[in-house]
Amino acid sequence: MPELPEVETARSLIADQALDRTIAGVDDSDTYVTRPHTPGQLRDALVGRRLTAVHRRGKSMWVETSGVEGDPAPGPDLGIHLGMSGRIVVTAPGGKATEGGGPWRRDAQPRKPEWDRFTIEFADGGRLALFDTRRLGRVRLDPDISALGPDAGEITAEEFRRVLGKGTIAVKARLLDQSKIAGVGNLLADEALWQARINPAVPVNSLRPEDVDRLYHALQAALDSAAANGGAHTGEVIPFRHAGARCPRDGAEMRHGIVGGRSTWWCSLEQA
DNA sequence: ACTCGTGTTAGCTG
DNA sequence: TCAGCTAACACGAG
Repeated sequence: MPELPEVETARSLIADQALDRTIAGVDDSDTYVTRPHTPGQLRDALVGRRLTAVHRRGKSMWVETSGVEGDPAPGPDLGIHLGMSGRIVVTAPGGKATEGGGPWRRDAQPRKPEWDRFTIEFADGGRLALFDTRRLGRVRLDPDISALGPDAGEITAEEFRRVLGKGTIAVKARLLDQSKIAGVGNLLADEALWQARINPAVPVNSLRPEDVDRLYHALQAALDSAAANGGAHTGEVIPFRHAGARCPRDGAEMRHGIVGGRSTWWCSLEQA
């Protein structure tokens, strides 16, 4: 579920609560989430270190680690991706848990312990966990982020124009391409295209310069709004992404289709 | 029982 | 090699 704004919430949670606490143990036994690492590999690399800084580009995070006693050289970076259903849960020494990155359905499900797919135990008794029902999140050492495009929240209008590029690919598919722009997910893409009144399926080479400009500003506004309101699911058109819904702007029927391989909703009138 | 999904990616095609 | 597409991954929710 997490898109850029939710991942930023998770990053900020780690920055505020998980840094400078000594790592005493690591549960990396879920080899699907930690692939291609083998069990114990992350534990051996992390125990005795502290998390020292946390970064994010798009939906990817990486955490720097300290040296160990006797070897001050920094340790490996710990890469974390929340996937479709991951959240970060940080527990204070006293046991109080705070979470970040999820679709805030509090109390929606019981917290099955096996949904903690990766856990760092701190020496102070607290912990950091990747909580992930669908298990599509990933944790790995020294992640390669070189394939990611510029962060969607930091890209300039000029870069955006260049990155949207040429070709016949649907504009929504291009928005979702993390190697071009990092951080836009399915909901943010639908929201930005709806705000900009652009049909998600039109080829990028059919967009006029003013369309691209409108899309850029709509995307920035959607990111700001999502950050301020708690996530991509708070977008204006998001509640109307279902059968029988009508566009909240003009009352026209909402259309549905698959664009860029993802479930897509658009206004039949203004995004025709 | 059965379909869907706020993400990523290996592998295929032209 | 590149642009673009599809299936697969895993599993809970509706």
